[in-house]
Amino acid sequence: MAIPRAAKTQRRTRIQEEKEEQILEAALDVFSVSGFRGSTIDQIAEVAGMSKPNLLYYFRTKEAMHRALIDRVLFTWLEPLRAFNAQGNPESEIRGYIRRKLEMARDFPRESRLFANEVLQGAPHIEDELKGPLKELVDEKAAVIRSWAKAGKIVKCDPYHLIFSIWSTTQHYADFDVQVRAVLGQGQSGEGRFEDAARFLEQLFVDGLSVRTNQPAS
Amino acid sequence: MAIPRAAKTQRRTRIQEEKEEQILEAALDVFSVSGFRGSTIDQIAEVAGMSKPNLLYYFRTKEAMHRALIDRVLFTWLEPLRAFNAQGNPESEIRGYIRRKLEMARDFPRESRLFANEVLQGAPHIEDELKGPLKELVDEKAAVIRSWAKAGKIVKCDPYHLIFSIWSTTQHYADFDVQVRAVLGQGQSGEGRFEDAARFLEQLFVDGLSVRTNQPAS
DNA sequence: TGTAATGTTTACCAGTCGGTCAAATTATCC
DNA sequence: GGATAATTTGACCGACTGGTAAACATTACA
Repeated sequence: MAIPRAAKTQRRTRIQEEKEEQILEAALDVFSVSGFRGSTIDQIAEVAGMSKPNLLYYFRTKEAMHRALIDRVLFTWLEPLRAFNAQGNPESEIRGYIRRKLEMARDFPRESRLFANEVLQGAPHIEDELKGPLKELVDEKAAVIRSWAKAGKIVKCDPYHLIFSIWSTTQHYADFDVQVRAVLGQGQSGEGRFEDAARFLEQLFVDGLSVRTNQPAS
Repeated sequence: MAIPRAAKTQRRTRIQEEKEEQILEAALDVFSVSGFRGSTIDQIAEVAGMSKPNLLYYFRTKEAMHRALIDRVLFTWLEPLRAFNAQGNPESEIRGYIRRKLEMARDFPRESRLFANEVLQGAPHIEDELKGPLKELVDEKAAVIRSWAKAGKIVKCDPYHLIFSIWSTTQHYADFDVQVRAVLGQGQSGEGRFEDAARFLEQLFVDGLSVRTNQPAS
């Protein structure tokens, strides 16, 4: 008599590790394009190269798959913001944060779109994460930015909207990739485009936030 | 014998005008939240307060509804960029563009999300619009911005990425509204939040783009 | 007011959806 | 190698999907 579900076993077998990996990889492919409602288990099963009941052997429901995916991706996704260092130099910290976020948009566009789809559709599955861990992390980093502004190291500005603007400008290149490509044309794609975006954004934020020498902060 | 479909008639009746309006309004509600694949005709019919076959009397297919909606919304959506004036003063033009885009994000969030959903999912229904009218308009305005930079009126920067960054930062407040609200907390919503965002973005872009007096452009 | 055109609804269809079941197959371990 | 647990599959289910047919109701207009 088989144990009802893989999840019930104490130790995960090699096969379980492999298949769950395989499934989540396929699920990321599908969910990131079509969102939760727009995706079907059949699609994911086909991408994963296994039958639907087999897939449902590892994840009981579509929701369970989606949740496992979100949980796995969320931690990594917040890494750049977590790396934001209060002791560091404001200009290089902001520059570094932009670059790391931009690299993630380039290297993990599916992860970005997964969240974008979810938030766009009202975040029905990740509301708790947004109001909990995410908000706490942002609050913490916002305090850092505010202290920099108070100390005259950067111009006075709303730290929350600063963070929003860095999120939106960088993730734009993952989430709206089709549009960006349509507007820029075939000409330059890939690395060239990435460097242009990085140069522009660093210029925008560094110049836009530095204290102007002809209008001293003090 | 009834004429097959309303679309076939030469003159639109009063009822047609009203019902089509009613349907597109409901369709905007639904499509903007769930995207094309994730939305169902039944949902739209319920929101519109009419039976599914009645709805299908005015729009033959789900696709037709979606297309009609996109066509109607696209023109309005590009209005702020079209208003961008080559003869105007660079600073006030950019400031005005940001404010208009932000107003649209506030007043027409559903329209913003409709496009966001569509582009995010690979723009399967609006690829032509992106590569055609949109690209042309952006090319035109990019040329204006480039001429300003050449004339030393603003700092030298990539005009395309400038436009992308204004799009992303402003539309963020419509598309990622749930996240913005979760992070900012209940405290200030509505008008206060809007003014904070406007102040921050105008500061960011105006200071970030102005030619620094201690590093003259010439 | 009559009648033809327009508008609305009920009942229905075939295909797809998320998910179950039991039987068959494969891996594991003594 | 055999018993036992883990894995995989085909057949299937009821609910929902986009869309149709045809009868019925309403409107516009001569």
